[in-house]
Amino acid sequence: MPIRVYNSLTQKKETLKPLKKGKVGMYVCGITAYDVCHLGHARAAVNFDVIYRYLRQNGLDVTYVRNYTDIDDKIIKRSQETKMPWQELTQRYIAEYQEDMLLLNVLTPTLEPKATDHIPQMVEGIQKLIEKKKAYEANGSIYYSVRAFKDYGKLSHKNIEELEAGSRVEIDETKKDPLDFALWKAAKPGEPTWDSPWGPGRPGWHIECSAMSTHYLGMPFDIHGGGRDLIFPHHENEIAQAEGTGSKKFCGYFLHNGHVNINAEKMSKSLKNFKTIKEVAAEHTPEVVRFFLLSVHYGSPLDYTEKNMQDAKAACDRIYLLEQRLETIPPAKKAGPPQPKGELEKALAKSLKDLDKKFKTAMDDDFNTAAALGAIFETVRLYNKYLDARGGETTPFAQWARERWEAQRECYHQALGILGLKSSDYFAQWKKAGAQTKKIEVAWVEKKIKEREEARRQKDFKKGDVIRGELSGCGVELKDRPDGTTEWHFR
RNA sequence: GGCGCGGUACCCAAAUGGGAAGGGAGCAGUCUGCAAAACUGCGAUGAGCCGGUUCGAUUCCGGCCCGCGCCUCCA
Repeated sequence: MPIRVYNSLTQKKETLKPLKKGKVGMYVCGITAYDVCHLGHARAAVNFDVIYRYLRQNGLDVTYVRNYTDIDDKIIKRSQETKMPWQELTQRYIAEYQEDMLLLNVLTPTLEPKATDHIPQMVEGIQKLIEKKKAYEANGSIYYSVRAFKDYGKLSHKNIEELEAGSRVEIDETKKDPLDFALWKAAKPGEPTWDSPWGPGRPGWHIECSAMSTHYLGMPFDIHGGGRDLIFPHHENEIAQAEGTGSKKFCGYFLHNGHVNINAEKMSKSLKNFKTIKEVAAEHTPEVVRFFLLSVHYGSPLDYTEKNMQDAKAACDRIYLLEQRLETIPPAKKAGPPQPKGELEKALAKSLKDLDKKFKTAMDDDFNTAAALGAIFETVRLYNKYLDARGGETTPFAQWARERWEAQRECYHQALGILGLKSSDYFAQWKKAGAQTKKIEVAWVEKKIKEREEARRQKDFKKGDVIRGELSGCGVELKDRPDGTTEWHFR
């Protein structure tokens, strides 16, 4: 089954055809390392992580490059404000980002190049553009001559005349045309600089990505990704830079993820309406954060609200609660044949069988994680239904079904990066998070539960219920098991 | 103003030219000492509005309204 992707370049869903059989080159714009990252950055990282994972699961040899921008205006500004050398600043936030990625179970890309390690490649690229009359020098800076590139606007589907008409670009006298953008910025006092044929200076923002992507992946390469907000001007300019030097195509498929909104507005640093990855993960657990990010198609906007996070938790709980039930079924010594008997077993066996197909169909269709999760829940319901009816006894079918489910779950885990925890670990994450946000000691809860158990043993149900009420008021939910023990979790 | 994306039940959210998955919330029930969880049942005769194409449209086309994003740094 072919994988189809929505290509921003053509604005259509297309079959993904790798340039080299069995291999995919993918470049995704990473972060500018000058501050901590928020949920919006997490979304981009997680979405492309899923794409990376899924392509690999389909046997493709993916070279995944995700860069770090470690020199730009914001970095310089922040460095001056904080009196921290820019190298130290960027190193610090790259490290923070890597912690965030680890937290969210994002795989490390094949390569994570930094802009400042590729100045020669950028200089070389700029030189070529000058040779091709696509760029010019002005006061030690080099600008791209946008009008010299006839395909300018083909990604963002803008045309130059209209851009100019509605231009909000501030007039810069050194540029020949307001639309032109800097490839190389002449040194200013106190700023980090590199030598170049045009004197000391530093690269513009866009050149690093076309330089690094083509350096590592060649030209053309298969997939270029990033947030929607990068379509213009960043990716548009990358195309101009890469394709301006010749007739070769830059990249076949541009994939863009939607933004994370908060109160129906884009989450962003400048609006100060962001939640950092660490904040959200501490409050809602990394697993649920990731689940939340995958509960919607990657191209659509996603609203961060307390309600939506709770819904995501409830949904995610549902899967881990099933897991908890299944853990009581002893694993089979040998993987016997299913031999389903009765309607429920047959229905479950069929559902398990169909699920792989449904999952694949959903994922093949532009990585539709929302639909894939939907399919999983259909099976979860049938599984619970079967378990309710089964009684406690261990049958070969129950063991077969468990093994089958675990194997499938592992496959979905590989692709999505969620649903891979032991249920006890998942709920332990919640106890930790709940204890923090609700300011309740886990030990205190457990002491209360012991008191209640004692009361119940003495048939003092009234006292037991009082304790439960007390705990419930603190957001602690109890679940009495048949064996007399009590499981608990934060609501 | 230009370009792009979207408007599906109380909320979130998929698919689809033949009449709408899934999750949450709600109500009723089964189970449980009581709960919780789970399960069962109920819930859009209609998909922003209006036209058109079609035997048939939520799905295609056109218009309108509304929201969001980009056009300046941005995942």
